Amino acid sequence: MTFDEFQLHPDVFDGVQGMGYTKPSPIQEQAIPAALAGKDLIACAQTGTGKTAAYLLPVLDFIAYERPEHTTALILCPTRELAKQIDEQVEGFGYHVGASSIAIYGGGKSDIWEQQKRALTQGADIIIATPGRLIAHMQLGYVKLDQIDFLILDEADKMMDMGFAEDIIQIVNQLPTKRQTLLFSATMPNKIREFSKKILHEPEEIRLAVSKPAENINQQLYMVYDTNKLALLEHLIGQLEVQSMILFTSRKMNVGPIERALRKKGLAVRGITSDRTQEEREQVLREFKNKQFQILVATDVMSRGIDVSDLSHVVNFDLPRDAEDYVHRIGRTARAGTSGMAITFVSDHDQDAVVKIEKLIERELEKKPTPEEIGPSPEFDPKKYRGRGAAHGAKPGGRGSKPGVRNARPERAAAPVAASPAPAALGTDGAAAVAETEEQKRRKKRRRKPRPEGAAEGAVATGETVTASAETAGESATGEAAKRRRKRGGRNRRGPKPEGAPQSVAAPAASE
DNA sequence: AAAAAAT
Repeated sequence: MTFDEFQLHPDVFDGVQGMGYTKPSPIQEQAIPAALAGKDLIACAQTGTGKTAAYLLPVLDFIAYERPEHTTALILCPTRELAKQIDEQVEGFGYHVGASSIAIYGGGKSDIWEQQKRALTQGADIIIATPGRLIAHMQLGYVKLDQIDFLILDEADKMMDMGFAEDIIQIVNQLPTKRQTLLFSATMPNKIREFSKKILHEPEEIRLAVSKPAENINQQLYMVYDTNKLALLEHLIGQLEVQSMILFTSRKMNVGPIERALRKKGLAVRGITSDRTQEEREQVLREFKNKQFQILVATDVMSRGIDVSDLSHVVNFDLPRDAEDYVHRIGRTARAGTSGMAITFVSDHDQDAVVKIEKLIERELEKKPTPEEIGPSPEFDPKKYRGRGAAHGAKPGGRGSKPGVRNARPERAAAPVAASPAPAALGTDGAAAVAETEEQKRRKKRRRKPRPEGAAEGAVATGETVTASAETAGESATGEAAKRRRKRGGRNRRGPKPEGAPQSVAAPAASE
């Protein structure tokens, strides 16, 4: 399959080509036609599957044809860096459409707030936001979302985990019920299912074989005591040809010490956690993407969605809390068909997590012992070490009930280990229901809209391929695709966008 | 048992 089979607006197609995309990914193959047909969508898809383009292209297609003067799409996502990255993707794919976008997220200085306020007041075709900051702006009254055509929830499960359900409902209640909603989630637990019933209308469900990391990731597990992790890490870095590495740790407090220890060894390393200033976060990520340093030490703030090209290695300094996050973390490498290596440290106390991961990815992973020159190795024996990872919360023998383990720990340079108290996340339920049957009526009402002149001209460039492929697919140029378009035909059209339409206002491009 | 997200 090729992109021209979607019969996207020529300006959108140009954007696809400009971004170097040639072949639609599985999620794109399924989601794009459904979204173009005006359907709500609930899609199971991880990052790294081309998910962003899967929802951006239909939105851009809509903008290219309809040229609405109001904001067309609201995209909600869990982390600030992801919002920024999606905004950059809009710039790329939407370049020829001239679509404007704003990224709205917290953490910046007060001038950022003012900048966001100005941009929101002026309006943009697409708003990409983390929920908290958007609500803060919405409460001040200048955010105009009452006419949006698309609501997109990216990483919906992650947002639920982060307690955003109430925030999202609060936002959704300000949106028109006449809209198309696309929900993307890496997992589909009941929580998401229930939630989706509230905000989606007769969604088409798209399921891909998720939870399986790419085959071209070389996954390695090392059995290692906490106290030996740093030594093993340095040993491995010495052996491997590390071009670019992300090292994940589950605790913010580990980041600094690991960073310093590696720097002491002469490595080019920087750290990132939510505790750092937003300026620093963005600078670090930009420099890492630009290969200005070799190793990024990060918490799970980096585990989802962040796209770094040519990342050769991912190290899990400790196991993530949720098995899903393992897949997300290692999915940072081997992107876009390249290969990569994922090394995971397994200590004596977190072996249950390995079992969960293996169940999830339906594959057993080889466990390598700590090399002798580093120190003694824990054995892999999850029955023996069944520990606090156990789901039921009850610790069978109470604390310190792991015979032999503590004493078996060698005394080596201490690896950074720390615990910090965490506030409990808010439970969320009982939120207002939203859309209903009007949605259906509206879709039938939508009329077909003739192509704007610019589109016809633009079509010249790609016309041949479009027609050719349509024929191959056994449909004429006015066939299926046109029917789809008729269904989602135009409303609220007010002629072409003025020349000075705002171009991505708030976010300076990361890769210049 | 953590992290993230509005201030």
